[in-house]
This record gives sequence, C-alpha cells and structure tokens, in this order.
Amino acid sequence: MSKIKGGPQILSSVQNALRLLKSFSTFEPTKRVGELAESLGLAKSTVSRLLSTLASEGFVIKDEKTNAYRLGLSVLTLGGIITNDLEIHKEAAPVLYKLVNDTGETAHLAILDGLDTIYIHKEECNHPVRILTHLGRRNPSYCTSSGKVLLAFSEPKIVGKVIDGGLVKHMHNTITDPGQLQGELEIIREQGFAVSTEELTEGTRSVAAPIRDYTGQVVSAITVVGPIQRMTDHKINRIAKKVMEAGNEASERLGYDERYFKRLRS
Amino acid sequence: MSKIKGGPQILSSVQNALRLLKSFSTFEPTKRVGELAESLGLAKSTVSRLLSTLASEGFVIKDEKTNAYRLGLSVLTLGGIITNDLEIHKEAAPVLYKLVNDTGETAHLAILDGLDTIYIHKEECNHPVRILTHLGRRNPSYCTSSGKVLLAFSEPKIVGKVIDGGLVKHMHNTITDPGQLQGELEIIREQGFAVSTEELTEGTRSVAAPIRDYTGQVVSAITVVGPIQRMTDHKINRIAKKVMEAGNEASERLGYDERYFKRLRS
DNA sequence: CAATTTGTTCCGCATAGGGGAACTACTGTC
DNA sequence: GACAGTAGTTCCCCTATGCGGAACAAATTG
Repeated sequence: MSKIKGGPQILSSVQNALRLLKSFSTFEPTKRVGELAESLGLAKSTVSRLLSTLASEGFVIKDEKTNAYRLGLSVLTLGGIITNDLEIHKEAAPVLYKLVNDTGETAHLAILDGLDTIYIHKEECNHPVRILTHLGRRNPSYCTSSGKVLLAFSEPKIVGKVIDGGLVKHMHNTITDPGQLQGELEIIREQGFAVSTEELTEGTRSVAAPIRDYTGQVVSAITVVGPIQRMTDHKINRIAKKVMEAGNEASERLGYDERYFKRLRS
Repeated sequence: MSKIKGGPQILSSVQNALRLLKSFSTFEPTKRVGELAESLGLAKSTVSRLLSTLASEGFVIKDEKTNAYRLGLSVLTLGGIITNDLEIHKEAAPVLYKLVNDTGETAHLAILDGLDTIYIHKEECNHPVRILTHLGRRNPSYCTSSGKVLLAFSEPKIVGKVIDGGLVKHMHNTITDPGQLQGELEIIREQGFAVSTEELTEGTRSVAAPIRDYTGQVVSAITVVGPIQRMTDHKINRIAKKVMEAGNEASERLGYDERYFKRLRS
C-alpha cells in the first residue's frame, strides 16, 4: 500500500517492476543491477529478483557476458499493439506520409499525456541528416511546437498546471516566462499553427498544427521537424501552410466539419 | 516461486502483471476485469489490483465509461526505446525504405525470438489495400517466409525444437510435415530466399532473404508482404531478386564481406 | 593469487498480496 | 421507475510472499 487514504490498491512489487522498466531511456538503453538498485532505492537482491522475473517474460534481456540488462522484445510487441489500437493512426497515417513527401522532413503525430507530449506516430524523411526522435518519445509540452498547439487548444487549467510545474530552460530559446507563454498560445490560436526554434533541442525547428475530431475538440497535433538550416525563415510559411492543410485533412477524416463549427462560432 | 528446483526467483505478482499485459493483442486491444481474471486464472480482486497498479504507471488506460482497459502510453515509450536501441535498424532502415519503393509492397525486418519470428521494423507501402501487420508482431517461424529463412540458416537444434513444438495447420498451405519443412529449408539455403503463400494468413504472400552481420551469421531477415493478387507468380522472381539485393546491401552495411566468406567456403 | 567489485541465492521475519465476501455502481428489462 | 442481474472495487483475514541483509559465487583488477 503506498497511498495513505484508502485509494486504489497498489502492489508495490509490481510498481517497482514498472518503474524499473521506465528507468530505461534512449540515452541509457542498458542498465545494471547496481545502478537500478541505487536509482530506485531498493536492495540489490530485490532488483535482481525483479529483473529475473521481467526477463522470464521477455520484458528485459540480460547480456550474459556483461550482466547488463536492456529492454526485451515483449515490450516491442506491446508497443505494436497500442499503435494499431489508436484510432487517429488509421486516419492520419496517409496524411502524414503525404506531408513528409511535400516537405521533405520528418513528421509526427503528437498527443498530450498529462503535461507532456508524446509522439504516437512517426513518418521519417529520407534526408541523410535527421533529427533523432522516436515513437513514444515524451517531451515537455511548453517547448515543442506540437506541445504548444495542444496547450493552446486545451483547458486553461492544464496550461496553469504546466506553468506551476515550472518552465525549465532547456535551450536558449525556451519560453520560461508564464506571460510570454500565454501570449504565444494566444497567437497560436489565432494563426492556427505553432513554430518552435531551438526551444528544446539545439539546431532543430518544428512546425505544428491541430487535428480535431468530430466533436471539434483538438485531439492531437501534426508536426514537422527538421534542422534549422533546412527550415529557413522564408520556407517556414510554406511549410506551415502544408502542415495546416494536413491537419485539416486529418480532421476531416476524423469527421470534423469545419463549416458546421464556423457557423456555430459566429 | 514457479520453477521447482531453486531456479531464478520469480515474483508472482510481477509475473501476473506481465502476463496480464501480454494478454492484450491486436485482435483484442481492450480487456475487462472479468475476462482477464478468467483467462489468467486469478480472482477478480487480484486482477483489479493489478490493473490499478498498471494504470497508475501508465501501462494500461482505463476507460471510465465502459471499465474496459487498454494498453497505455508507457508501453509505447518503451517500445520506442528498444527500437532505437536495436543496431540493425540504423543500418537496414534505408535499405528497407528503398525496397518498399522498388516493390510497392510493405517490407519488414524480422528476427528469431525463441521459436517465433518478430517484426522489429516495418516500412509500410501506400497501397490502399494493405496487409495488417504490426511492429513487434510475433508469428510462428515455420509458416512465414522470414521465419523459414531464419530457420534455414540457424542451428539444426532450433529447427528440431520447432518441429517438436508441433507444426500447426494455420492455413491450407501450412507445412505440417517435418520432412517437407526440412526439404524446404534446404531449397531456401540453395536459392537464398524463401516464399510463403497463404501458409499463415489468407490471401497473403511474402518473400524473404537473409541479412548477415560481419561474422557471416544470419542475424535477421528482410521480407516483403502483399496480397497474392499483386504478388503474382510471374512477378515473384523479380521481387525475390529485389529482396535478395536488399538483404545483401543490408549485410554489407553490417560489415559482411561476401567475397571473403565465399573464399572461405571454397 | 589476493583483493575488490558485482550479482545471485539463502534466510528469517514482517507484511504484502491472494482469495472470497461484502459492497457499490451500472445495465437492462418489464 | 423499481428490481433483478452483472461487473468491478474494497474490505478482511490469513498465509505465503517478497523484502532487506548476509553469505556466497563469479568475475575483474592490480
């Protein structure tokens, strides 16, 4: 039991196992027993047992030579299932593909999960110079173009939480001032797209636009990322237009009727 | 403890949680407490607790309206990490992309995990009529082209295990006779590619070729899948040639030196 | 060949977690 | 709209499980 007042019942060993899995990352794809014990605050013996169990079901793989553990293929299988399961995919995938062809840059579909954005789909460009991202990648919402789009069209409460959570300076262009963020979101609502230039990652620029479902709600964002050298100022408007068109097409495929909602608003 | 003689220590609650996760599939992406309790042989209360714990860490999502559970985004994140981590990817991805363009059909990278094949990479074609597959998908090795390629170039012991495990008839063309399978593997070794026509899934045909690493060992298979209407007999040789070329190129990128090994063999 | 470091198994105790029952929330039916 | 029926969560109790620590084993280093 971890919560105090009779909340949902949590199994601590399972929780430990899940946290252990989550402690893997793109930057640290392998981990050892000792490290994990330390970072999770558990005894080595406990971690060892957790890993054996995880390994027996294929969630981690042990390198018998080095004793290092990495994520296992079960995880990949589950990832494939959820990908298939997400509705938006089926509709937005072809749009995304077209967008990559039109712009020559990698495109993503992103949604808000808590206060972060998550890439739920990725269509890679074939430029040799690429931006390193991956499916399922979690980024802070306030310093990515997709995140800003999603914030701009979500409840003010969410934006408040993001601000309360702290606007950490990841790069020289990161927005750290709450007022400035609010202003930016207002602009995004007006112009219908967001741009982010070196706010999270050095040398990258991204453009994003909203995707709406049949209720008119913004459910995800479509975004294009590339190195700033290719995403130049005078190309950015053309790209933004393409991204918005793609967003609109995806929205229509999800049953969004723009004219109906425009009439409502007026 | 699940194993009898002092094997690795297994945490039953964790094992239950992992098996629960694995019981989701493309065909049943949502599950309810009752179903899971039955299929796992656990009490409803137990399953309920497991799900609460999994949900609290984002491994499953509960639909509050219907009480159905589906896989959560944590799973997607982990899937992205492992994808990034697999070496073969970086080298084979562009080759795969080219193959899709050349053949117009969806291509995969597959490896052997235990006695099954797993798709570790997928590059989709843009035909409106597509074969439903997904990343991480697990298939029996003896009735897919990629599986047969991997078996053909793996230790005889593995093939023995597959045969001992039983050759289940999934489709009218499934190979169920051990001798016939051995013969087929021999042919694959000679010609350098495998074809599978409606051996696992109705209406589909696939072609696969091996990928070797710098040690000369076959580490994965590259494969193209499509509906039989498009994968006609008179096109199949052209496709097989393309797949083999792609396999060779990927092998070279992994440091395989064909000439060196040819000299060794002679 | 010690010495050190790292991972696994053993051990014993406290407690977490399993099953079943009770409770609660929905569904659908007449 | 009341009532039966179903499905999920919480409670309770008891046992087995899973935790930490220590001992053990294996690998690495000087």
